Amino acid sequence: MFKSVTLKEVAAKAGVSYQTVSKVINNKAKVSPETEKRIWDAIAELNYTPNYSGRSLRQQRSKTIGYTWEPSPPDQANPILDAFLQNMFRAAEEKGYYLLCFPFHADDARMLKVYAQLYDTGRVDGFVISRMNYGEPTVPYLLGRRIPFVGFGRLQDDDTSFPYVDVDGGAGIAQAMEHLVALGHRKIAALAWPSDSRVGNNRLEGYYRGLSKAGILHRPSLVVRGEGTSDVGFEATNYLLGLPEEIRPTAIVCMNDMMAIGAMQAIRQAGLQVGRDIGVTGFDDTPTARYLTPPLTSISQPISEIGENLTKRLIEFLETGIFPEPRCELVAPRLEVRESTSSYLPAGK
Amino acid sequence: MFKSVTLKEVAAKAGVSYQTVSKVINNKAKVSPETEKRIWDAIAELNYTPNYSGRSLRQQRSKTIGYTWEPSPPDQANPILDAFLQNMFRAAEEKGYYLLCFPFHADDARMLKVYAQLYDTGRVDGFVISRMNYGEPTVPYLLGRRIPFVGFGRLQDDDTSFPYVDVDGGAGIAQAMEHLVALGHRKIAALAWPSDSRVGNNRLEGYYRGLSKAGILHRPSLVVRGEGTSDVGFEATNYLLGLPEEIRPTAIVCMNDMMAIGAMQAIRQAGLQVGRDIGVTGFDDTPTARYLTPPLTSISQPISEIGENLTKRLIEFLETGIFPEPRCELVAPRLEVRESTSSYLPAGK
DNA sequence: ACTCGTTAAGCGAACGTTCGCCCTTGCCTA
DNA sequence: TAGGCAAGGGCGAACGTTCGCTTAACGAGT
Repeated sequence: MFKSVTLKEVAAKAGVSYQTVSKVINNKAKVSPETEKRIWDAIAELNYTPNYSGRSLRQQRSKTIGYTWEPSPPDQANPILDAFLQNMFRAAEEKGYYLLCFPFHADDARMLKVYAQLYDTGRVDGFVISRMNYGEPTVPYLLGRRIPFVGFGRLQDDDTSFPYVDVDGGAGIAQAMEHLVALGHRKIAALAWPSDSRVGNNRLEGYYRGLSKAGILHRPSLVVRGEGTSDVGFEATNYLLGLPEEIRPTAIVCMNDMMAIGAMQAIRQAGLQVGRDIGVTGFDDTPTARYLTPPLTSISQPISEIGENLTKRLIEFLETGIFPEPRCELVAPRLEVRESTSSYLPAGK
Repeated sequence: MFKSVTLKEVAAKAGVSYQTVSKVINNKAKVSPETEKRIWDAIAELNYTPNYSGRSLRQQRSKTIGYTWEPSPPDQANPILDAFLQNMFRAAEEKGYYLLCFPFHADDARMLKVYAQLYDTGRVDGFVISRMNYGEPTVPYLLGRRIPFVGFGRLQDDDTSFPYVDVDGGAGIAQAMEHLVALGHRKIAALAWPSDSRVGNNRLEGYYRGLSKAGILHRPSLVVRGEGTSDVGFEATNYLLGLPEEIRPTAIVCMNDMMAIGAMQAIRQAGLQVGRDIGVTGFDDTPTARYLTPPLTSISQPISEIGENLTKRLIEFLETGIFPEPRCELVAPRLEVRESTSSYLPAGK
């Protein structure tokens, strides 16, 4: 910070007191039109910009929102990060807010300390948090300290203890199931996540819902659980392909695209053709999905709207003290149908 | 901001003046060990955290770095964003700095206004900029206003007018060329970017260097230019495959992974096998690359080191007023060899 | 002619720091 | 014994705002 025009200089030029200039800027002023014009002219001429620290010291608010997220492993891009961030700070800027990004720490205690630090020093007015595991300590901590925040995701299906926006993963998978059933599939397997994943369970629930809606009875051997990686997808699919023919699945619903990628590899290696012989669906609609061979049917989340929505709600709260209704919102994802399912030839043999 | 413990409260508890507390915290103090202990105890007991606005108002610095970037199109993930950001704010935090992210605007004038605003209000002390097109107005603007910044990338090959770190794209492509030549390729094509792309030209230069090093003479028809999309890659490859056999390429070097993906599709559609019949290389080593069929040989950039490096250099400047040498740094990318080249069978017929 | 209300603008204070200078005390040295 | 110096700590001021209260001037109503 080299130069810096202050209120006083503007005031001197306009021939008024500096407090009056302040009033004009925040239009809380009863000022004659002529003086007001003089002041605005002086502001323009000197190219005055209100000092952020001064302002925020006086107002006791930083007009800044904090956000951190868990870094994705090097072999896996975060498919939503860019859009999510962009939409958050775009929405924030409209209200004069900005987004402060800070490091993620795997150690919970350390992470909480960072949250506390950022808030207690007054660097941020509130947070957006997107990490929602079962034992996640951040939510109760912020809640307990009455630190404002909104969540991308929830901790329990029927959670109402804090404001959030979440994707209805179950509804997404249910859509995929409906699609598969319509194509004629009856033996549908699921590649699921470990049962300690809330998001995973939520999505899997859509699988069960899809089965019962189609009147298909559930076979436990058709649900395989594991980490959401392509390796797990690969192994699990090999297992499924080795099942006796009468229960061997003709379609595999995966809880994310990575598993679907692994599944596709396994199917191909078994000499079968993805899509035509066995349908595969993913979840996330990673940009990669459409470039796979064949292009992968997947479920895409309305990230942009969520980012904007969350930000606006948080700011609304910061300014007024009340969260706009509904406090908790569930948005539906959309099924993107591609060749990995659409090219199915039932009873191919 | 609800509660807020101040210096004065700490001072009252420790029985000293509040300025003394400040001195102890910034350890500029000549204080007896006992008083110092009393002060630290009081700080711990009250859980005091220095107020950010007060501090930054007094010191006239925000300890904040600004960063914006061009959003990537929805069908394309930004492969480096996550790692780049993470490493930037991790490095920043170590020095007590944070990263402020703000919206990108395609309109240059508007974008510059945002830069100016952020700096003039004192919200940030400096910037990291990563958008480096030929006509890029940001660099000269910041330079002219003497606003501190570092660049990820440069505007000209021999640029020294501002501090930056850049990837030596030419060296990367040259590595790929060497690899292909070693496999026995002699007819090597390049899918290049429009000639108004500095980054593209820099990379392409590595292609020419590779050719001449191997003593292969350059055929203009083997260099096809276009946007770095898979569609362009697809079309361009179809054209290449239609060339008369004596000049038809046995390997295609692409300036990014997207083009390589398109190239692979075209090759496959032509009934040829990627890797065995025609080698393909990409650039960026997107996480996708290893999951393609076959896995794509690509060039990976050391993003983490760059993010950390840039941040440290900028902060160093902000604190001392001098940029650490060397002001401009070029880092070499690394070739990741995968099946899209390694399975080549020369003279397959 | 006196009060009253309105309009236009000024003034002091406060937000929480840090900075530089000054004061006091005690001790050492010439 | 006067002078000096170092250690330990206090004090006023300033950074740039905004907030709430006061003041001055003026016209209208009784």
